[in-house]
Amino acid sequence: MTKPRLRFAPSPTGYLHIGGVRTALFNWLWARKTGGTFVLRIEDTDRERSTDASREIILESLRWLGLSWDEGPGVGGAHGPYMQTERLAIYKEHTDRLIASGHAFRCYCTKEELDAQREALKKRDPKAQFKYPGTCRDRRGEPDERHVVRFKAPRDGAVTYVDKVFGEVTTPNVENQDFVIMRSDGVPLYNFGAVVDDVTMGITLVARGRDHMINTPPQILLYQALGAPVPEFAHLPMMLAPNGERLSKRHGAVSVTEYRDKGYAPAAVLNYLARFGWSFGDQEIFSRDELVQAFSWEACGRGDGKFDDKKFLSIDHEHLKSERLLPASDYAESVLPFLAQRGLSGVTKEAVTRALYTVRERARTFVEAADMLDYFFRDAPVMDEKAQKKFLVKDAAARLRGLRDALAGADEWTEAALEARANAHLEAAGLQIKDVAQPARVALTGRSASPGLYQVLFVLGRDASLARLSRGAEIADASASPA
RNA sequence: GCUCCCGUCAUCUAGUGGUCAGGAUCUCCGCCUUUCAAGCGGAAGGUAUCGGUUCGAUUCCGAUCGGGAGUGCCA
Repeated sequence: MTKPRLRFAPSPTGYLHIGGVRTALFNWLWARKTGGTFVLRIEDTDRERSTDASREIILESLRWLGLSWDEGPGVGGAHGPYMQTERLAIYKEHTDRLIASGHAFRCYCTKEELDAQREALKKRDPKAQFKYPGTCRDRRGEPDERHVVRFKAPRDGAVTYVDKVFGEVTTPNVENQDFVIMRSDGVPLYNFGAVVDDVTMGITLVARGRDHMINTPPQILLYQALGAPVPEFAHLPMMLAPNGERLSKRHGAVSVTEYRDKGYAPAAVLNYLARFGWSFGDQEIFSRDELVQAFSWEACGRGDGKFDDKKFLSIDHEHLKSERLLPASDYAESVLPFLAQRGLSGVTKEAVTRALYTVRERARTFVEAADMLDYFFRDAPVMDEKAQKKFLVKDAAARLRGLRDALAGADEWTEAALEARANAHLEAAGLQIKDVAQPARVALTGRSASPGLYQVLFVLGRDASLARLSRGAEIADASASPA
């Protein structure tokens, strides 16, 4: 069996949509699993909306996710160019072939004429479906006047194909229209450009969203007319917004870059997207490699689904918790930019790595991690006003000083030693841990919620810890007396 | 209207002609605990409806209802 060739073919008309990522992912997974080739092609034939900037955003997003392409922009390949607007000569050639073989014809009807007819019909019968009347279909002369090229679509028979996800699909040809394949300016339309590219790029499996399922029969007709082998098809169920509508910016974050900025781990993004419309028994959490291993088209579902932000978040949390899925070193690296955003740009990766274990179970995103790590890297913690008011009160001062003095005498600054030291002191002083824990926590971290006290003390180190306890005591002294 | 596609807890899903219909997220309760998490234990929650086939249907078939895609010189 020859190795499959798959492709992802986004239009550079905006950011990379999360649904697009899922399509790219499934193609990529199959290519990687089978040792096949993953081609990236840019479908920029909509010149009104396509921009270089959005093409770059798409490439950057795919790189961030680790969805590497074997052929395409930036890496080249034997089937280039990989931008449709650079392939115009190829489409022209194929158009000529179709005309020569009688599968296509020049049509001189103007858009205005056709629109007028469409409108007129709508007026007469609002429910009727307008169809190109075939004006130029059997025309004899083909002058070099402005024209489009239409496909001479068969009206009898049917197109049947076996979808790798949906199974056998049959569509009768009776309703076919002689659809336009080439605009009057020589730029191909989607169905034609995609087919010509897939043929000339040797694509063997076309996997895309279910919204393209409607395009498959006419495309198969095109393959046949071109005398090209018809590839396999796999359609993926739609990912809809929570309310069942098409997922768009109206429903919150839908571009990958937004999730990157929210501090999601790329592998977690892939994990969530993979489990959407695909399953592997009861397993929910996968590394990138595990996805490659486990993926199959047979295990893809057919029903559309609704995007769930909560579940997405929890998948990200699972990844951040797991050393296996996200080694501390990579984690630390990823948190750095988010610390920098908080004005903590001098922090080293090593320092973050040392402190990381304190937030590992808690942070759901890198943004949260940066927030939870924040106080380790400041000279003094940023005091939460409410926490300070509640816990750094008058009678906390003495307790903080007592704890400070007890800890100051510790021979070694380890969690166990500190805990033992503190316990001994508390017992001697007739206090309970709860009497000092919250004031100490606020003094050390500026917050009422934090990792375990001894973890915080340990990571902070002796000098910083003692200084913060002292400072906390001063703040407590200065606090207004309880009314 | 027509063509095509879909329908298991709120959500993502597993599964089977006979199961207590399983897991995960969310929610709720409890345990643990110096806080917040994490962890552990428990609860609630589903086969869209109606017919048929069958000894037996969530599973097979049909209809209905519901949802989606398209009906462009957009992709």
